[in-house]
Amino acid sequence: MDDLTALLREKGLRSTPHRRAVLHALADRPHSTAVEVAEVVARAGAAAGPSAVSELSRQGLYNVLEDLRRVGLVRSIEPAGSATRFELQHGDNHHHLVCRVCGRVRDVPCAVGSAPCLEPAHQEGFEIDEAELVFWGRCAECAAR
Amino acid sequence: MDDLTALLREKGLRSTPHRRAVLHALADRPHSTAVEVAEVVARAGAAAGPSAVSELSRQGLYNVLEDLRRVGLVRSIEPAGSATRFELQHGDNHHHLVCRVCGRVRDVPCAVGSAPCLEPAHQEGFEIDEAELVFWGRCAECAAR
DNA sequence: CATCACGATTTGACTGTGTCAAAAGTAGGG
DNA sequence: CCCTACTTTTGACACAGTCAAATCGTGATG
Repeated sequence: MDDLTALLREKGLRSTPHRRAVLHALADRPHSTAVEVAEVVARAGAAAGPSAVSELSRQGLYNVLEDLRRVGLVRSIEPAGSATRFELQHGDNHHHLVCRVCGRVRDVPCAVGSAPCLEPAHQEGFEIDEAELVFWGRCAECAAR
Repeated sequence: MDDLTALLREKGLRSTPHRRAVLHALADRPHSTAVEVAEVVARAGAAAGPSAVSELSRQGLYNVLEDLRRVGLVRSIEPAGSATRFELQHGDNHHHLVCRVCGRVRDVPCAVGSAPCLEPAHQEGFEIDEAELVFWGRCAECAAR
């Protein structure tokens, strides 16, 4: 029983090849869209030989991603103009930089402590439980051109 | 030549019934989706009599919204899980509260000055030009239930 | 006031992204 | 080893938005 199997069982999920493959894919390529996760999984499967996971259905992929998100192993973000992107959920509270040109997403640590932007904690009865912060601009490569 | 006509011409856009109707609709109902804008425009047209703007094509609606956005009269936001929402662009720098239950969006003034969250101005060459902040939680009505 | 060029709008097909429901397959406790 | 509940597949479908080409209308000009 390897690490990922233990992790999944801890969270009350069965350890299946697809779930392990998706976790591997997200470790390898954070901020992937569902389609990109499928591609990474397919490539990894092909590289590992014909007996490995080579493809998973679209519905299966969304099921896996939703299951992993629900138990807190995966986090999803939806930058404007992009499909939903997924990343492994570590304990940290970080935000995202999105390049307007190439669309790439980078993590940026939360500068002001652990829950920085949660200041307006109660706005006229509104109960805030999360502050989502996205920085827009140009990445170094795209700015150079 | 009324106010809206003057406003549109200032921005280099022709003044058309559809564009004026969309601006009216967004003044009346901020944070509307494209479908909701179409509904408000249709209702306003019906109320004003058969000679008024009663409907505009889907493509026409998206064209109008994009044109208005491009010249800075309209701003769009895309909360996760929702279609794109539109609001009139005033000079202020405000953020949004989104209710997880009913999906309604409310404005919240930027608490920390004029460009508060733009702190990590240069992250390893990344040029930030905008910080987008969304607060998630429950609105007063949904929290009461 | 009439004309007309270019910007605005409609039309209809199409794409990407994600969801629903039901059938089939498989992990893992007993 | 077997059974049951959890996973996955299959195929149809829905929604939000886009593309391209034809038509229409605003408003500048004569």
